[in-house]
Amino acid sequence: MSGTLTRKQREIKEREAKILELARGMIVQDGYHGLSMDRIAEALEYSKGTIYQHFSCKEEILMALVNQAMERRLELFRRAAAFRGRSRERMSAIGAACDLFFRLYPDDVHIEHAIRITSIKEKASEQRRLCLERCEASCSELVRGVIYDAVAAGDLELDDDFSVEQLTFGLWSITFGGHSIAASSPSLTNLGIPDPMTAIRNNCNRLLDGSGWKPLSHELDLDTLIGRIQREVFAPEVAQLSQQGQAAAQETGAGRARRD
Amino acid sequence: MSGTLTRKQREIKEREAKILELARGMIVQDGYHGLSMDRIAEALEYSKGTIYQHFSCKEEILMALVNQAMERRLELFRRAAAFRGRSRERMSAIGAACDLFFRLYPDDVHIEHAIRITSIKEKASEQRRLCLERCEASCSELVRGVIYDAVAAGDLELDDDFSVEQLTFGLWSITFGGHSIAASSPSLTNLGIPDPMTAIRNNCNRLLDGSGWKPLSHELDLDTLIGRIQREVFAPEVAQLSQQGQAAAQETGAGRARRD
DNA sequence: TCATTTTTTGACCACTTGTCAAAATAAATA
DNA sequence: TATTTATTTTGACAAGTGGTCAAAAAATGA
Repeated sequence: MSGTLTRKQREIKEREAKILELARGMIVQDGYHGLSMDRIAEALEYSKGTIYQHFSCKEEILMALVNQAMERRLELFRRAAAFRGRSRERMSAIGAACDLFFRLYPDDVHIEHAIRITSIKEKASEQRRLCLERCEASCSELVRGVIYDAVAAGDLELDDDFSVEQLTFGLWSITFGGHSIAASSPSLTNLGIPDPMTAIRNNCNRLLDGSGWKPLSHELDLDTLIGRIQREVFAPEVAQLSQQGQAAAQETGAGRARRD
Repeated sequence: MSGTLTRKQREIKEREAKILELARGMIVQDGYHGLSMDRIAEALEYSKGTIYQHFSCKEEILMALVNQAMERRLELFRRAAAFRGRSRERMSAIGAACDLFFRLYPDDVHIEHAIRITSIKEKASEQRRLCLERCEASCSELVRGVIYDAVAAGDLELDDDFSVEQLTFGLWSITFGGHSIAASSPSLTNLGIPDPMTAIRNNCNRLLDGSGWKPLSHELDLDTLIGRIQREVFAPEVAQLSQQGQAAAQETGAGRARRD
C-alpha cells in the first residue's frame, strides 16, 4: 500500500481522469451532442453502469471539465495579478493571461463557453455548481483587485455611475463575447476581422482608456510590455507554446527544412 | 381563390407559423433540449411526418426562428441608424435599439444566443445559413456605416491599428457577451452587477470614449438623448412596452388598485 | 475455505430524431 | 358524376440517446 490511497482507489482515480480526457475530446470535436455516455463506455471498455458510478449524469462530466478549465485559468490570472508594475500594466498582464489561456487550452475555452447555453447547471450537483461559482468569483475578484489598486494609487477615477464591478464586467464581456462570436462566426474575416485576438486586446485597451485609466494605451509601449510579461511571468507557457508551434510547423511541412 | 395562394397553401403557411410559435416557447422554457419534434406533433395534433415536411430537422426550426429574430433586430437597427443627429448620437440610437430589442423580444435574444454553441449551423440547410449570414452582415454593416460617417465628419479618428471593423466588433462583443453572461450567471448581483443592461450601456460608451469619438459621453446628456430617441424613433415600441409593463403589474398585484 | 462486502455488468425503460411505404385525401380528367 | 392521378398525411419502424437496477462477478475478511 503506497501512499494514502489503496490500489483500488488509485485505479478509480485514473479511470476518472480517462473518462474526462475522452469526454473533453468528444465535446471539442462535436459539441455538447458529441458527448455520449454509451460511447465513453465503449471506448474505455467498461459498462455504462461503471461510468455512471463516477458521474451521475452527462452534466456532471461537463461541470467537472469546466471546473478543471477554470482552475487552470485562475492559476494564470493569479500569476498575472502578481506582476510587479503599475496597475494598468498588471491589467495588461491579466490580458496576456487570457491570450495565453486561449492559445494553450483552446479546448478549455470551448468548454467554458459550452456550459453557458444549455441548461446544464440546473442538472448538475450543488457541489459542482458551487465550485464553478467560486472559481468565477475568484477570477473576477482578481480583476477587481487590480482595478481597486488603480483607484487607490490614483491612476483611475470612477464615478458613481461607473463602478469597479461594471468595468470588470466590461472586460469580461469583451473577451468572452469576442471569443464566442469568433468561434461561431467563421465568416468574421469577411466582416473585416481577420484576427479576433488582436481585436479583443485593442477593444479592452480602448475601454480602459475610455475609463481614464492612466497611463493611457498610447502612453505605453504595449508590445514591449507584453514581451516583458511573457518573459517574466509566463516563460514556461510561452516555451511550451513555441514548442507546440514548431512541432505543428514540422508536421505540416510549413517550417523550412533544416538541411537545404 | 383569394390572393395568389390556394387554400391548401395558406393552411400550410399557417401551420408553419404555429410550429415555429410552439417551438419558440419550448426552446425558451427548457433550452435546446426542450425542443422536441414528438411533442410539437402531439401538441399540434399532426403526425411527426407532417412536421418533418415543413422542417427537415430540428436545426432547421432553430434557424428559422433565429432568422425571424434577426430580421426583427435588423428592422430596429435600420430605424436607429436613420436617426437625424451627430454620428455619436446615431450610435446611441443603435444602442437604444439593442436595449429595446432585448426588452421587447427576450425570447429572440435567447434564441440568438442558443444558435452559437451547439453545432447547429452545420446541420441546417445552406439556404438558411446564408440567410443568417446576410442578416448578420446587414446588422454589422449598419453599425459600420455610422462609424464611417463619424470618421468622415471628423468626429472620430482611427489609426491603422484600430479599424472601423474592430470597433464594430468591440460593441458587438460587449453587448453579446454581456447578455450572454447575464443570462447564464444568475449570481451576477453578488458580483456587483445588479443591472447588466446599464453596465452594458456604460461599457459601450466608455469604449467609444476610449476610441475618441466626439462628443465624448460626459459632453452629452445621454439620458435626455435616449429619451428623445425613444420618442422620435421608437414611440410605438416604447408604448407597447409600457402597456406590457402595466399589464404585468396589474397581474402580479404590484400596481396600485384603482378603487381605494 | 467460506461468508460478506464492494464493484461491475448489461438487459431494460422511456425517450429522442429521422424515414418511408402505405393509407387517406384532394385534384384533375373522362 | 365516376374514375384516375397527384398530393398529403400517417404511424410503425429503425437507430440512437440518458439513466436504472437486480443480478453476477470480484475483492475482501474471517
